Amino acid sequence: MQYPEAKEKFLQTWGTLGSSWGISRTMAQVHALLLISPDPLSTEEVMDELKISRGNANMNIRDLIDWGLVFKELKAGERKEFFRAEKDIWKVAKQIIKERRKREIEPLFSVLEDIKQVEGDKNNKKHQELINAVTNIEGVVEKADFALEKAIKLDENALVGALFKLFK
Amino acid sequence: MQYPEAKEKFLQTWGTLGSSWGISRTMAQVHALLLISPDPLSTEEVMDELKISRGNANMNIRDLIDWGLVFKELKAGERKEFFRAEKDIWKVAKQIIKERRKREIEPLFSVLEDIKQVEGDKNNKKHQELINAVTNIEGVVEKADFALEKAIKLDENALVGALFKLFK
DNA sequence: ATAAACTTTCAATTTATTTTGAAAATTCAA
DNA sequence: TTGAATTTTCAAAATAAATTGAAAGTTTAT
Repeated sequence: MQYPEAKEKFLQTWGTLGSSWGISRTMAQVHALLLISPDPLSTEEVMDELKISRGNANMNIRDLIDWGLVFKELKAGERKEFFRAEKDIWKVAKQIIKERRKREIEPLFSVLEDIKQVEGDKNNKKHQELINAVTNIEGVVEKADFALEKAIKLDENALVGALFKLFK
Repeated sequence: MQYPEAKEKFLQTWGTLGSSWGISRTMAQVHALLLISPDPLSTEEVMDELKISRGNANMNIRDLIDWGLVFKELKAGERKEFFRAEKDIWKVAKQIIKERRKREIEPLFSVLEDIKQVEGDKNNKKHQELINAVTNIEGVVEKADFALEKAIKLDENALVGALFKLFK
């Protein structure tokens, strides 16, 4: 396999992975492209490489910036903006965890707390089962949240080392 | 808030959460419905509750069974099938992790290994950056995979207890 | 064997999501 | 200022994903 095919395969794979985790295929591909670019790319270069429109490229780059995975780069003497991705994959993973925690876990909790306030007959089986489910979910999410919060505070190798000792 | 509204909110919330994690909204809602049902439900009951067609209900129930989250239940004297969901949310979480590991991590590895075999000039910056990205991803995924594998072998409380000691 | 009860399949349709491209807005050098 | 370069927006179009419903398939009681 030569470089162009390998690159294509990588863009494909990252795009597919993204979409099975609720991230749009194109956004994941823009990210993949920046991940393997030695130098920052302009919007035009992203458009050309991925054969996407200007609007699409712009929106996905902005979203990646909002996710904290891509950064704007200034280039001396150039008017246009360039973009580079964080290349340290552990940092990327931590950042994604951090963002998803913020975007999803907090709102989820608030809705679940809300649902638990359901009024009515506490002895009704349906009520009980609903409250039971919501309470259980809160418990698991709370613990997962705790674990992830700790995990992102540790270095990659320290984390794995600690886990290894723990589970040996 | 009365029961019907609380239930609706729960189905909504679980559906939305699912779709932001790459699981179809309806599949997540069928799961949510079974999670809060004191008794197993038939396909008809699922259709009625969620206002979906027979084909849709059938397919999503099958998928949930494939994911190991829902089970077929036989009811004495009844011809039709009933379905119940695993109610222990920690077991649900473990099962989802187990399935995603199997469905995604293994195939991902095999593609990444493939890409690393790219032929050509090892000193070319683009080659290097591609191989670097792929190698780094493999490293992080390998470690996450290890951690998850261990995590699903432990009891919920044991896991959190151990983590707590570890990070105190 | 028959037929009613029930489940599965899948082409056609509907709905949701993504993408485009051109206009509007912004930035900046002269 | 002006206007060229660049970025952003967003309604319309294209594409992808989910859904329907009816026909085909299967199971089971008689």
